[in-house]
Amino acid sequence: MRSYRQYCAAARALDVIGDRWNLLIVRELMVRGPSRYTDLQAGLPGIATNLLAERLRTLEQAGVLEREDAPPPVAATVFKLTPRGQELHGVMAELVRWGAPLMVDGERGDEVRSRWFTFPAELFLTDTEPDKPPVVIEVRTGDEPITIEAGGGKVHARAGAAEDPSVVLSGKPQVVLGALTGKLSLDDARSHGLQWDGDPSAFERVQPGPAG
Amino acid sequence: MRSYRQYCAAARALDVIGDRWNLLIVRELMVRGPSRYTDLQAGLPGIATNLLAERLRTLEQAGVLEREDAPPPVAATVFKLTPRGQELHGVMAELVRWGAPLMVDGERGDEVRSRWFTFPAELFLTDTEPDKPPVVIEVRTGDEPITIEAGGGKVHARAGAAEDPSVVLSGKPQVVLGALTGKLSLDDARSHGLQWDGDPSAFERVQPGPAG
DNA sequence: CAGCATCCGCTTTGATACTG
DNA sequence: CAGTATCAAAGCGGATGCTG
Repeated sequence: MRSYRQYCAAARALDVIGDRWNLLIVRELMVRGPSRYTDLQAGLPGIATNLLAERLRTLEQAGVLEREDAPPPVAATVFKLTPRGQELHGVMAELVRWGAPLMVDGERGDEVRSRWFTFPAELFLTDTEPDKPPVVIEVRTGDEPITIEAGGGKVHARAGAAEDPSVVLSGKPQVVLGALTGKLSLDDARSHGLQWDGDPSAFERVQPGPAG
Repeated sequence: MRSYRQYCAAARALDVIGDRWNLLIVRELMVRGPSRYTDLQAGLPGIATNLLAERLRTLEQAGVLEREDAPPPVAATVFKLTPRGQELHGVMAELVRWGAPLMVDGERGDEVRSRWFTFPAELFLTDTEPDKPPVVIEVRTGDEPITIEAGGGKVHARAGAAEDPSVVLSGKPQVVLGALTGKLSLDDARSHGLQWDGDPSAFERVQPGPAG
């Protein structure tokens, strides 16, 4: 992109990451970890392949990510965030926080990758009872299951199924998000197609209290 | 801009504020407060007037800002952030934090508006001695003076000269920033043209300690 | 003068096809 | 798998003109 040519920290940051797709590429590398080109492409529906290639090049030059040519037998190129790139976590988090209210009106034909929900899950959920034994929530929505683990005062979310979940939640993305964050009561959510198998009290465990 | 069409909070946020110039328009409204069109233009060097007009329209529709037609005799339109727009403060702050390291190599011919420095000033400075009487630092660099006030554990920065400054700092933007944030010792800064009038211990008062 | 709209040349993006 | 090549369409920047 063309530089803003302004001696301002925000403008200089946008000179690097303000280009279209750039922050979503960073998002993918954050929710997937080191990734191959084709996996990035799959997680960025709508991007043109020439753009992805060009953006990866410029983000590499800017020191945000780096490529690693894995040796045989893997023989694949792997893209990963540099420490400097990982420092964008705060920017991503604030962006997700601000964008979350825009999710309430549902998918409206948008593409869905359930990994994208690991970010809001970690941001909006808390372990309200740190001293109780951990709970594991498997969420089945979108393209693949994700797992939320709460224990010891921390909440961690990742892609993939759980080994021994306390409860398995399934339904449409919008409804699942509503139920998880407590915006939707379990009764309301069930009337919108939400299903669960196991102990639903695990949801309350991670929902933020009246303090926010 | 064209929507990313992804059911992801970050993508939906970028659908609203990801367009070129949008976040800098928000920056201007944050550092200037409610502003007229021409003042926005002056604070956004490089923007084409048709783009500013179009962006103001779409940001208004998105609920980020609103326009107020001041009655005669002022007879000017004033643009201001809505509460929803002010919620972008966290995004701006993280962006400035991430972009700050990109400021160390100097202005390189970029445009400068000293108001832009109020953001990093509030973010990177702290009142290290909350119980002492307040200090006021007037900073003269770029196009107009800005004032930093520290007291009671808080640091506030604003555009404009100070009434009764503890110290007046002047020099090139890069050097002033370095001296303020403690990256440059006063001796080093002076050798790069920094000048001050008054009690330089006010700088130490606001510089973050070894804890960060 | 404040707040735009119009026009025009250039750059960026998006879609698709193709390749080592 | 990891891109490059091509080309039409959209977006941007700069200049200028218009209106209350």
